[in-house]
Amino acid sequence: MPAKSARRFWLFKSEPEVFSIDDLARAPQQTTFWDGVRNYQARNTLRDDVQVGDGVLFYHSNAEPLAVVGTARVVRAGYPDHTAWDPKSEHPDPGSTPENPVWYMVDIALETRFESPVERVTLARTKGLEKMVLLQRGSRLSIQPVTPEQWRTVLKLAGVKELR
DNA sequence: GCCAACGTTGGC
DNA sequence: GCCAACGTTGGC
Repeated sequence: MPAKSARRFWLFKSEPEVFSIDDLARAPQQTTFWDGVRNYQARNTLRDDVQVGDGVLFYHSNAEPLAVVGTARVVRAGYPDHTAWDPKSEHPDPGSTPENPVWYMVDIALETRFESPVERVTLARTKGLEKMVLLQRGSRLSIQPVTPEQWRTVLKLAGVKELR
């Protein structure tokens, strides 16, 4: 039996025009499946690394302002993204089937919606966040690892008390 | 297996 | 709207 692994932290990007933190707040049980990831590196993270209980920074990309707008908690670990074999979905992929799923997703539940979003420009000038994947030049990864220190720093910037 | 062309992401 | 960075595709 493997030892219970420590809680990990992630950053999920979403374009608010497509799915915003307000959409998550309005969803049943404030929970959603995180579908539509069509990048292999991000897929591997969702399939292999993201575990129930992990913390998620919810980031608005292609938006004004660019910002971390809240946190969510993983409530279901990686499982096949069934929207891939739905031709009517936003991200169909005929290469993925129920028998041989290619793409994966997780379920997340809203934890905290920041009263004031932590803007990207703030992150960029905050000491200790230099190594954030988000801030690396050319970074396009939509599912990114966040260190415990980075997690704490962002929550502090948001004025949120430490979450368990 | 290489790599040029092309498409997408996403900040600016 | 621009375009740099990156991922994918497909000819060879």
